Amino acid sequence: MQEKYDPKSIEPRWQEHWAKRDLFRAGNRRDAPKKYVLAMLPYPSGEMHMGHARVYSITDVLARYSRKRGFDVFHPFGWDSFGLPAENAAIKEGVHPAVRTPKNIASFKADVISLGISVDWSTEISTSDPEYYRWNQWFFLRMLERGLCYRRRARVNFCPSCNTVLANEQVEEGKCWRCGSTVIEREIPEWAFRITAYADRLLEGLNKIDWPERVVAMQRNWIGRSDGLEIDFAVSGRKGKAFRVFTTRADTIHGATYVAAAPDHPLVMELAPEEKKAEIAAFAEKVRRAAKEVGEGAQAAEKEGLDTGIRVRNPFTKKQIPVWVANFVLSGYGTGAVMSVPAHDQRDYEFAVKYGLPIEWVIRPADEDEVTQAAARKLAEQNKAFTEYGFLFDSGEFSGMPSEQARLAIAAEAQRRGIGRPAVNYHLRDWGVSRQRYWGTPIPIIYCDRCDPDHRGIPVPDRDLPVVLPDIDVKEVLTGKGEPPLAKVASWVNIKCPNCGGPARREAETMDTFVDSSWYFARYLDPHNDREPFSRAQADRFLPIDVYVGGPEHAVLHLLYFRFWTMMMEELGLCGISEPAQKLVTQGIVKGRDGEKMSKSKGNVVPPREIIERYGADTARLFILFAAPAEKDMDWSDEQVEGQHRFLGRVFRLVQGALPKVRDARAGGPPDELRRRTHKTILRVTQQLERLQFNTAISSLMELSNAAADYQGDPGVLRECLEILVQLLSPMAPHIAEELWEALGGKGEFSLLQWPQADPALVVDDAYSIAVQVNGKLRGEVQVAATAGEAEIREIAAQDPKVAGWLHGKTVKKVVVVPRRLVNFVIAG
RNA sequence: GCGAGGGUGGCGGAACUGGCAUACGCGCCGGACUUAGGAUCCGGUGGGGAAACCCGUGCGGGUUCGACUCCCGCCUCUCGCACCA
Repeated sequence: MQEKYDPKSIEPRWQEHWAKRDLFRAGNRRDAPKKYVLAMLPYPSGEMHMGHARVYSITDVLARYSRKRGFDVFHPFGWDSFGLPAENAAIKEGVHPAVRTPKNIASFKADVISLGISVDWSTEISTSDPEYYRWNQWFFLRMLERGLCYRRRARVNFCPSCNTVLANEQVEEGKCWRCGSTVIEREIPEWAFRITAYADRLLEGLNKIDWPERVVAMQRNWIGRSDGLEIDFAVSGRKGKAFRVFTTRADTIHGATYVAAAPDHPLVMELAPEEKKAEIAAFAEKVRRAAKEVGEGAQAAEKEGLDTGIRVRNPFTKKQIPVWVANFVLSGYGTGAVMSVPAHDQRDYEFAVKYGLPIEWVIRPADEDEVTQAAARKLAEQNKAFTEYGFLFDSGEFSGMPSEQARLAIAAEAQRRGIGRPAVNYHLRDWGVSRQRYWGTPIPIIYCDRCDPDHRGIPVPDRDLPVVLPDIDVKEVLTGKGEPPLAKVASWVNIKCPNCGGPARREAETMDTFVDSSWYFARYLDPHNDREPFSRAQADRFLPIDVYVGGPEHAVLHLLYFRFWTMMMEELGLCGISEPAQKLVTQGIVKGRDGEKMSKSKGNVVPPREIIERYGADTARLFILFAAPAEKDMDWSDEQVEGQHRFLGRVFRLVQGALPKVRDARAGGPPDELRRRTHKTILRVTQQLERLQFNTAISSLMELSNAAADYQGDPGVLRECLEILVQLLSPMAPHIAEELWEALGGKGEFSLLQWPQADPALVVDDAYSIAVQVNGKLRGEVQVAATAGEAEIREIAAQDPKVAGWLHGKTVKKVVVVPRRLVNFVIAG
């Protein structure tokens, strides 16, 4: 054993040992239950940052702990190696992504290894490898066959700086999620996945998985299912024409005093009086421009609108009401038109007030007695709509009904009259996957003018997969401007049509890289399979992921696509699960010394490399795990890092100092206090690791180590304590644990050695110290035998001199005895 | 506005299903060893008070023998969504 704790020599030694023996390969324990622990796929930047270190520290503790608990643990690793950063770097520096990426991977991988993460590297994958992305193409074709993938002309979000289309989810407050440029709108054809077909399944699945409430709520919100009624408002004087609106509040229909349509609603221009058309067109243009500026989804400006001159009839009141166009009505949601009920919708209310449109009150709160327009108008004095459910009035035959009931009754009536039908809307949109970039999966489609004149797209036959990215001259092709880069590679784009043999062109666009990360977790199971994405047998053995760890920033992007993809794979018969990850852990962000999120732009990053270099991987891991609970944000603290390093130093010296005494001792001995504490610590740490409470697990180990340092008794007891301490520490600080285990002369392959078990006889005490309260205030503490009954405990407590003083001369009204906890005397006065 | 999660010493944070608030670590104070110590070890450390004691988990109420924990009403912070009809 070394004299001094020197992680620099200890850590590489054990890392080599693990690699040489291939100890972390999954599948070696076929008869054991499996455990699939996974960290989210990283983009391979050249250096691992603290956020990564945090994720991997967490998954590694779980992996190492589970291995010792006898599980067949699968803890794979890979690279999200396609994507914009590599391509942008290529544009800037002229280095081909295919050249740079492997270097970055090698460097990042070295960091992961130096952190001591116990990965099964035999299944490592890179998404930019044709061996991987050919299956993206395969999935694309399968979805095409099933109508889950289709070509659409869509108004899309376009980032002028990245020169690419963005998915809805990639637009944040009108800005590109990646570069922050203002997103503009463009209409171009694109390929899309019909994720909306799975909206309800995605919603229902949320009930069966153990994910943070926050993420579940975000997904629910994002899917945004809304149940309502579509109803037609017939256009006056134009037989057969009607504005169809969507509403969730059919009960308020008698209060609908106008219809508001999106400015680009097709019926508006068709039906508006000639003299209005120019004005309407101008308004629509203005709204479109404003939308671009503010960005879709951002806080809208003042509500604005314009009377179109069109008149429709409220199907229930039969009154003639105007149709307005309004900037707050979205053409992409519902029917693109709404019935406006200013009395009972805040938005409609504001609009009505601004433009002097009538406000008809038809719902009153349950507790109001008078069923009059005047009484309800009191609400108007508060200057807001009454948007809650209540009771109907001035609503014909429906008056008096509660809202819930009226909704259904009015819907039924509308249906009977053939002017309405139940409808469901979702906020969720289909997933546009076309990207005008080079560094991604080529879309396996061919366009042929002769046999496919409409350019609907001819699928590349399976036998021709993969469609491999052509090698390119970076400077010529990756200019960051103009048409998609692949379109410039004539030798690649121009091919023969697989149908007619005539001249044809390949689809020059590539897939969104979120495709790559949607199913990688399954490819890990069978990464070199060239007949199918992965084998069913492997899927049945290892899926789903038991614990999935990553940042909460992926709550609606990756984590929704990945669930969708799994459902699709289940339908294809590739796996028997519909949810990819049973448990999700979203770890908090790591803040820098300044309390701000670590980021290059703020210049406050502390690279893990630096910490590992200076203190070793074990210290880095321990600090990361100790500083805060896994799900919470954590603050960087140089002092705390030192503290963890000191702790490891103390443990090292503890074992070193004890060695002469314990070397020849046999673990065990009398059931003294240290021995009991040791066994209780096994229970505690085990429970804490099961609950992912790494910070308290470490503090329990500190307590045990402190107790061991003070111990002067039996060498066998001390030996057992040290062995167990080292075992319990090993998932968190594996290198020093190996080293100390070796020093103690421990036998066996340590990282596969069984987790210690507490001796039940040693975890129950024969005497307890319990608190004594008088009227709920702590007044003393007494020792009580474990066998003592309530009466005896009460007696002992009352005799405690301090307590006796408080009880003297008082009447004890009541005594509460909580075994093992406390005694409370309730006295009068 | 809607949704989720927080508010406990100087700091990070403990406290299982209501039962000794502040475990563990950091920092700070004092001491030991030392030429020296930013190494290591020992002791102390919520506030007030000489003490007995009193007060203390964002604020105000409530339930209870007993509340950081449960209930009601607020304040405040962080994150996400936000004209979704």
